[in-house]
Amino acid sequence: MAAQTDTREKILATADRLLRSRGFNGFSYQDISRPLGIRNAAVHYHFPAKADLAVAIIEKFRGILRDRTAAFMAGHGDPVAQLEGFISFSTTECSLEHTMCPVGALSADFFSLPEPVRVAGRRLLDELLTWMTRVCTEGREQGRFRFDGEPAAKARQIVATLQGARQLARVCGEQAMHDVAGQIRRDLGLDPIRNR
Amino acid sequence: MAAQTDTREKILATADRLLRSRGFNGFSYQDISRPLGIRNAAVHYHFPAKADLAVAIIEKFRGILRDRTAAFMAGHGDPVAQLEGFISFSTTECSLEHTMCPVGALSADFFSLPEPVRVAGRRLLDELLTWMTRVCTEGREQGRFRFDGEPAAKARQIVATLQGARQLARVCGEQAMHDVAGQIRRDLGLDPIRNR
DNA sequence: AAACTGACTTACTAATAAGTCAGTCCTTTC
DNA sequence: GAAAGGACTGACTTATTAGTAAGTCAGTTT
Repeated sequence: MAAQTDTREKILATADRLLRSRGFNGFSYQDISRPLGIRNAAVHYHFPAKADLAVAIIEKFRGILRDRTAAFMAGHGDPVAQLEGFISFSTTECSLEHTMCPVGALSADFFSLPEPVRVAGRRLLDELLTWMTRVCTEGREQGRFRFDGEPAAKARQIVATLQGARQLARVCGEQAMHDVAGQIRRDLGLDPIRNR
Repeated sequence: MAAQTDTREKILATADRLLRSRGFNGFSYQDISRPLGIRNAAVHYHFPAKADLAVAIIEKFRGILRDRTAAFMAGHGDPVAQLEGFISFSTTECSLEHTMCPVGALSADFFSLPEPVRVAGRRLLDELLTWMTRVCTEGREQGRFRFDGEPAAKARQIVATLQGARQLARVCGEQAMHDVAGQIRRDLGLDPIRNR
């Protein structure tokens, strides 16, 4: 049973890497089964359709994100630390082997995706934006962030920027990611020392 | 001869829309030939491989971009007008029917792309970043833009932000694009009246 | 009039795609 | 030790993929 659950997790991990580095239409069941030494049908056993696989990946990511942001949503977070945590998450963990976050990976293929995948993607993004909006609101209220305009717009901008930077970095090199992260900090009036 | 050239242009236009709305792996030769009422092989006649099609689309876009930025690169451009022009291009023309710019469309699929396509994508992005860096440099020198840090980093950030916003807007609605564009202006100290 | 060219079509291939299903192995439970 | 169920495998199907080879045919050149 341990070994069997293992297979499911291995499939999920492999598909996660593939989806987030090549997009939804850029990998096949074979790309998952072959390196794991299992059959195509085994993947279908755990995830009947490709959409199920994508939804599971998105939901898992949403769980990870939720864990990370829980402290802040519970009201005990320092906005600067939260933002730094998210930037760090975006630039390192979330970017292993040049992968993107699931939203970034799916948004290019978005209009060719099965409906349930689109719904899951929207859910993830909404949750992320809600959280980021709160970080921006409280960050400014507490005098830690400096920006004009609505917190919701600033939040969208930060998320868009990190997503775009992740993709730019795939094309023109990793330094772009760090440059952009530094610039986000500068714009908010934070000390940009972390700019690698 | 006019009608024949027409076919090639129609193929290019159709493929352009498909590539930029569904990604490189999200459309097939059939998706091009069927609506045009021609055969698959006719597409192959004009563009032997799918990579040739993608490269042609990127190069065409690069030409459009070059036309738009030529005045500035020649030294007769107002930085604010140039930036506004690019933002407007990004939010409207370049976004018709929820399409992305080719770099955005390709970056998600990037590591599954044929080498020539990757090279063309890099070329387009480099050119765009070079131009945007100059706009940022001169904009600040002329006291029109307000930002800290290197112009090259600011340029990367602006391009990343617009690309990310375009993709976010596909997932969570067009308003995100306008919110983000407004925020870019505010961060630069520009009057954000154009925020739709 | 003959040869040639550009722009196709018809008819194909080999590979790969997602997905199905009957059967088998292994473990746990009664 | 028999039954049951979860976790697969083997052997498919059907559809689609990018790409090719050979032929057609109107128009242009020689």
